[in-house]
Amino acid sequence: MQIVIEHSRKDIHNSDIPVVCAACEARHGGVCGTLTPRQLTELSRHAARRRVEPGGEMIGQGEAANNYANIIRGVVKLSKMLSDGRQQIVGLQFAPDFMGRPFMRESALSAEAATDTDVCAFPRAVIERLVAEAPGLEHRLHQQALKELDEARDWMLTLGRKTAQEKVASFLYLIATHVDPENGVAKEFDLPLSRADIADYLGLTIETVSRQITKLRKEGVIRVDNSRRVSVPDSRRLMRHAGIDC
Amino acid sequence: MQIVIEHSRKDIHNSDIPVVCAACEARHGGVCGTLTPRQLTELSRHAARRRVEPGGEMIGQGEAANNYANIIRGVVKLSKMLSDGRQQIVGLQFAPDFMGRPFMRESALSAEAATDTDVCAFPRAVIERLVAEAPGLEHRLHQQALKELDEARDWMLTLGRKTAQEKVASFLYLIATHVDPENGVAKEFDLPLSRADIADYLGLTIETVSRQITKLRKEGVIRVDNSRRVSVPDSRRLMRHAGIDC
DNA sequence: CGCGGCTTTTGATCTTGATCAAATGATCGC
DNA sequence: GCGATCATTTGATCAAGATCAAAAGCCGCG
Repeated sequence: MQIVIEHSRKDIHNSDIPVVCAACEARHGGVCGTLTPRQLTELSRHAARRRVEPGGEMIGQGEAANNYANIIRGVVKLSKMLSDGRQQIVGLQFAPDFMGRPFMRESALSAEAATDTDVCAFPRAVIERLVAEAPGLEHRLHQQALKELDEARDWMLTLGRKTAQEKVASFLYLIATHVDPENGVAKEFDLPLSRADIADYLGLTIETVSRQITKLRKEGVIRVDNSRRVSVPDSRRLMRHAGIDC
Repeated sequence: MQIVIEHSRKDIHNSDIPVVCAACEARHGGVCGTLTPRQLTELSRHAARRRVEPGGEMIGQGEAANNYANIIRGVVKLSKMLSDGRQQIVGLQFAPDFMGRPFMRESALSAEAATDTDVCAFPRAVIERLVAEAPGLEHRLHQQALKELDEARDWMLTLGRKTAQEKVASFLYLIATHVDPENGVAKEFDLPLSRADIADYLGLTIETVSRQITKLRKEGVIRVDNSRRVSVPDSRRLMRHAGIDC
């Protein structure tokens, strides 16, 4: 009994938590939040911080996925490719999302950094061992899978039924709501994706994306400082252009 | 100790399993497979078989989702709608899939029977109670969520980057591989969806779907006996038309 | 500064799939 | 079996977005 109390006190004072973790931005948001100090130590012993440059491939389609990771900073594109090179981005992961595929040996997607990205990576065996002993961890992973499923289905509606204009507005709205998720819709932000990436996310061509951005700018829905920096004076108006009822 | 042995013997002989469950086609495939006889009894006391006709709405977009269900027979469409009526089917569920959204009070989708469908429905409170006590159950639900996520992402590639021809071929291939999942690709089958539904699944119009089916028929990739019944002499050829490398 | 290699924008034209319209085919009640 | 109704196919035209082409910006670097 005394040991239990001792443990919980240590948890509160963080004295048992590995130094790297105590300072980690994803400490509470990622998978780590549900772990005990003991488990966190176990995980951190096999974990490694890595920095990835924009365009850096983290895992290729069809490759063995032996690593899992928490995104500490940056945006990662998940994409699928047809044999003739046509590409579709099927998901964007923002910090502090967890990346990786529990209980599956090979990836059907490729993951590539869109921006400068920091991840905390660890081998699949470790996370699977922890899942077996920590009941809350699988719940956390399950919740993230459901969140990603919702996002994927929202995007299917965008891909299948929206016009080019609505698609581009939907993308801008998505970014505005994700750059700083705590603070609602950002008024001004940098696009983490190039025009080519945006096109691959929206199922359009670069030219169409560019034209629609120009159109939104001319209509005063957005302001474009340079090709990456965008401001949104009225997020409601952007939503309406995105076909989102508000 | 004796009690445990007694229980496992009863399980083997099914004597503790509710009559409805013992005869249930989804007994092993759905959520039920991981439950103990005791839990199965608990679940079945609150469960009700329901038959739903094609077009019957099971849960509307934005409604409270107070029921969960196993699909015993049939195909269910999950769809999303824009405020102006444009619709996108974002998933098809085949028996013995589990339907419902753990830990979320309201549905962002509507679920509607595509064919004659039998479900075994039970209140959300019961399943959530069982999840808390049966560790294997959440794992099963997690696996299904990941499977649906994979399917959603595959379909995003189809929606965003494939031609109308490839989309229709992809749909036919999907159905061929799902009508009788045990036996690989079916050579002949009934389409569970109308042309309008297929269009809503593929992000196309009814007319385009019809024209592409006609085209595939004229090219000898498929045979069409009546509008619902299709045969596929060479599944590899269908795959190639679907843009799937094989 | 000015050059070479990028990404992005803009322009002209073409193609795919949408739209509008009508004919054909299936199904059901009577 | 016979209309009525609904689903599907087929046809003619249109338009959104793709494609092809070139110009304009935007660096980093000598």
